[in-house]
Amino acid sequence: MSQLQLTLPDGSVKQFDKGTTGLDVAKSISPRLAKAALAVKVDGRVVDLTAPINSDAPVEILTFDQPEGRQVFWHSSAHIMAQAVQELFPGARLAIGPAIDEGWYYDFDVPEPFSPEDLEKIEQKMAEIIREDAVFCRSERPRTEALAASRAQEDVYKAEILEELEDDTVSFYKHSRFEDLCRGPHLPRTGLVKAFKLTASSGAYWRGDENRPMLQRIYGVSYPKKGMLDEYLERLAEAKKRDHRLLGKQLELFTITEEVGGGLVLWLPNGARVRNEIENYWRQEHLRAGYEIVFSPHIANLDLWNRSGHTDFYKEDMFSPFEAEGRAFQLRPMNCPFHISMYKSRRWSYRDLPLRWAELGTVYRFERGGVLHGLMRVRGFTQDDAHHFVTQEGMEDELVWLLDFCVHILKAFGFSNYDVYLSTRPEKAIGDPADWERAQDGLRAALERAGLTYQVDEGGGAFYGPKIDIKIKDALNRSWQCSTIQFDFSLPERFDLSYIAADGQQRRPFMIHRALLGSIERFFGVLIEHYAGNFPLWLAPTQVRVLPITDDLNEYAAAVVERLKEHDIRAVLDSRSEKIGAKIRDAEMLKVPYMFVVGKREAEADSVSVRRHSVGDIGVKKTEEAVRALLDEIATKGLDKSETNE
RNA sequence: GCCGGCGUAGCUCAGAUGGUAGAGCAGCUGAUUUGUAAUCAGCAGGUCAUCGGUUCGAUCCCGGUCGCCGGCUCCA
Repeated sequence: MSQLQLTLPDGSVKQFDKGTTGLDVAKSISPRLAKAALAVKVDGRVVDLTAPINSDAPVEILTFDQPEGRQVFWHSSAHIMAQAVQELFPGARLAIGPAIDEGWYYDFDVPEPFSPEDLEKIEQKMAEIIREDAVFCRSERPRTEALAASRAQEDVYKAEILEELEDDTVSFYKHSRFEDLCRGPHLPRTGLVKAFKLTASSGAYWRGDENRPMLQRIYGVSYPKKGMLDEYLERLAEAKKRDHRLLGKQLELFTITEEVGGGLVLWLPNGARVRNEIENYWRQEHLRAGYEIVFSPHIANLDLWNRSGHTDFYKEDMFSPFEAEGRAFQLRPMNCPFHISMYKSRRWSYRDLPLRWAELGTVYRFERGGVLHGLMRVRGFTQDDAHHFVTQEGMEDELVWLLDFCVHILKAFGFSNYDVYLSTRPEKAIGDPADWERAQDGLRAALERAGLTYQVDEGGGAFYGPKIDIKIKDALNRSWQCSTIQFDFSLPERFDLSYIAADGQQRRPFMIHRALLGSIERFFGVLIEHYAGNFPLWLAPTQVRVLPITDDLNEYAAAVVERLKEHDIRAVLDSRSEKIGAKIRDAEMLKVPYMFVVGKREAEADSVSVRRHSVGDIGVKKTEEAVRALLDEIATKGLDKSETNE
């Protein structure tokens, strides 16, 4: 029998017989690995553990620790669920059932939506199938044969998938009494699924198209160990506790009322204080960095939006125009046409560029009722927008500079982990494809010079140009898209912008749109969830609560509050006739960072007893010293000195 | 917008086979003067989302509408 040379991830090369399998390889390494093995990656392709390997290749045994291993695990779990559904609901037609980031779903065509009781029954049935420890078997047959069979069974969704596949041969996977069209790979046996839970069910359109039939989707998660499921459920519970809508109510940060309208945010005083801090910092840093801050109105002539192309390319996201004195007006969905109009208010020389104009611009976008979500998805929001007008030669340097500035701002808010994406030309786009290519190359070069690793999102660009998106990771490692840097060669063209170059010729500037925090509303929502409502001192709505032990200390406590206020520290006096325990409890529940407890002893020594939120009593300090410590923490934003870059 | 679930006091939630409702917290008043996560008492607070139907009678059953929640979709 001929031999194979397989390269393991650690670089070592091992000899195997031709036709060996991933499982054999795993066994040869260690029994533990053989037990944990879910699939194997051969030469970059993920295949079944039982698939024969016939040529020399790098191989990697996949377990639940690798993303690809998890995907296989969850996909097999989806098959198990599909079997359970088909056995409990005969006649249920299968659509698709992929693995997703955390778990899987499967879409079914059934006459009635699934009820919570149905899900319980399905879970029980799945447990039976898992106990069978059935083996997953792959088989192949000609596509035409499979298509004829699905048509005969009126298996319309599988038939549609088969029609679109290009291969002559298609694969099926069978376990227990269930078989499904599937590319695979799959787990060796159903018994590997040790813990699972069906987490949700909902309607979902076939192929995400609202003109096609609505199917019923069931979501689930599964794990090779019971403890991992518990951890996952705990993480869900933690996310629920951090929900910005809940904390927004508890901490009286913001409200959204039926009376005012869905997706329109009312910033209550506490939330408004945080917003002010965010905006003050933002303004300060922008001015320091060479931006000018501008203002523009919330509506404009409809003609402006015709010229910018928004009425063609952005219509479904805009509120309908309205009329006054026979002219049509449009509520603004973006700020760019205003900044462009400002640019045209005079002539510019190449010496003036780059121009950096920023605005906290409130825009209004029409979002369908069903998609509104707290602060994360709203109809009116304020972008921390800016437009850079740049010479073509200066473009790349400007992008590199901007990426650096962006990272600096995000860091100040406690975000230093992010994923970077380069989004390219979408189907619906304006402009010459050659310009797109050039712009995409420029962005790519800037990313590389800035030393950022990035992924490419094909077709994810804006209609007017390619873009770089930075998605920050929060404390629960969830991703949020906030920053976006978008290239635009279309608007300068449409509005006939120019500058005078060194040779005296008129040239067309390039334009960059950018938002760093994205929308202040959404960013605030992300901050709330990231910090679980425990804002760092510099952002906290109330920074200190001064708590007198008895009423006769109110006067001293009020004087302490005054001293704090003199230093612009947001301090509040709790002068209620309550026991100190009650005052502390209330301050703790409001997540106020510091409590200054003052009694007779403190009053006599011009001092305060400092208590830190969720930490406890940290001792008595001279008032002067306590104030200085607060000011220091505010100035450094609670970050290490090395991180503040000040 | 579509599918499903939900809508009772400011908040969190009970409630009855259909006979028009309760608790805790918050609020107000009073007493209490307290040393690091809840002092006590009293008062007040509701067209039971809304409109219609069934019924002697609807907050409860049925239907429409609005809103919220979970998805689909889209994105900042």
